[in-house]
Amino acid sequence: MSDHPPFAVTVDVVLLTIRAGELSALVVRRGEAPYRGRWALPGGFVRPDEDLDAAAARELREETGLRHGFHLEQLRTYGAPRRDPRMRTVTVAYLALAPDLTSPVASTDAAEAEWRPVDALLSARPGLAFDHGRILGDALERARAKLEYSPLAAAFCPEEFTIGELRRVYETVWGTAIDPRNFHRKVSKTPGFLVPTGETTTRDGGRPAQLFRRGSLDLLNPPLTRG
Amino acid sequence: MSDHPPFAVTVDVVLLTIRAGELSALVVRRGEAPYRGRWALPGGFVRPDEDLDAAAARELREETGLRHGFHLEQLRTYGAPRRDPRMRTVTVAYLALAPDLTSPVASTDAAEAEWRPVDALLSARPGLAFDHGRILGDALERARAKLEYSPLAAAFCPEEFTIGELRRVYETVWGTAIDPRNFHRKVSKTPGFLVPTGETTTRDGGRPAQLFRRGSLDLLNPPLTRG
DNA sequence: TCAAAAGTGTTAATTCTACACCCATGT
DNA sequence: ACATGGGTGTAGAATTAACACTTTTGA
Repeated sequence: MSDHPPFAVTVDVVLLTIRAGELSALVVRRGEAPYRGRWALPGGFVRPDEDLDAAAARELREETGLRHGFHLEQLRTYGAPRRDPRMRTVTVAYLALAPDLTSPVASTDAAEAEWRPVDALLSARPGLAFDHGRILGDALERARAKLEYSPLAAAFCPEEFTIGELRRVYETVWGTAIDPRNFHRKVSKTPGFLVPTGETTTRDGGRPAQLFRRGSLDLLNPPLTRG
Repeated sequence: MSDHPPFAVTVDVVLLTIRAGELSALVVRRGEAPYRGRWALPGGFVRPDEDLDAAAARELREETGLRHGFHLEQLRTYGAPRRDPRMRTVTVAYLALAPDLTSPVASTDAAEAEWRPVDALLSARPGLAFDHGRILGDALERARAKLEYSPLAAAFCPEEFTIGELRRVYETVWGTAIDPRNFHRKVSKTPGFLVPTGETTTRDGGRPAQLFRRGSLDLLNPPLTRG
């Protein structure tokens, strides 16, 4: 009880978005051993004076330039003794959801980061570096589960979005079809979920659709420090 | 990205049970500074060659003698820079649920461990040592939420239990009254939840009640390593 | 015989689900 | 005009909630 062996502590971020109708994750190509050339989750060491949530937000910012408009939550911590062959490392994994970032892909980090469909990443052989395949699988499971009971899906949408766009998020993440009429009724009747902007758009074709913003009383960017 | 400052990594366990009609947690009295004399969650350092789940199970065993019949899951990881004034420590918190352990309270550990009602622990001033008050609060929230959509409540019951006893678990954890008739129908019609033993008991008074065991296809002791 | 808890039946309110139908735009 | 997606109405199914009522024990 008196020895405290040193560990390296890292954060890894599973950043999910929807691109071209596919649920995709941001991955980086590893340039050095181990797992050289394989895809890995973006992440890095927690700094000496940095909280875990702050470290995850920093990694996300370094890879994408994102400073706000995303959802970030702690997922789970992984610490199997030999998960990193170089040293004893414990990683705190985070789940992040963001809209399709076609504009601000400006990565300040040197590593080449790319979007890949989650399905492809999970089924590819060889898989992701380290235990990142399992982390990605857990993140996918969490994301799917949370859509059911939280207004989280709107985190995948741009600032202003239509109900049809929001529905396509659910359909993409779950891989199922949803009745557009019932979905419309359900979300538009949930108080505080959607805030109408008063504007309309025809970008999805057909009759003009109302534009909404995420409700302010939701779970997006929940207090990172809950006092 | 090339420095990896050393961290101490610990596990802390929130072990909940129901004693005398109150939701209670196992806490230990701290014998040394910091927070000398205050209640803390049982926990300790992760060993150099030990997985996180294994460390949590070991701590639980050392404090209670429990080897099986409990539920154990990772809760969340806490790593604020100055959460332990002695050194930079990251703790992986676990949530454990167990039946009332009147018999096997045999602690192999030296620290004096006691059961305390969760309400009292959360409202007492001064509160728990370190950030353990917040951890306990998060654990309570998780436990309440999981009762809603998982068969977890049975983890608080002894090996054989009646439906009324199971109902009292929900009523204690949530602090609400539940209609006994509807509750009976609901749980007895959920396939795989309860396994009838064929025995009955009158220990709760009134008409004899059927005894059940936890269904085997449930979430208790889920695979600690999910392959 | 009475209190207490187990267990069943019934009904009304509510919530899902499927689908008919109309609306307002671009082409 | 017509295809396309947006949006409303409605009827039946399924689920929930409230509560009357019977059963089987201990005291």
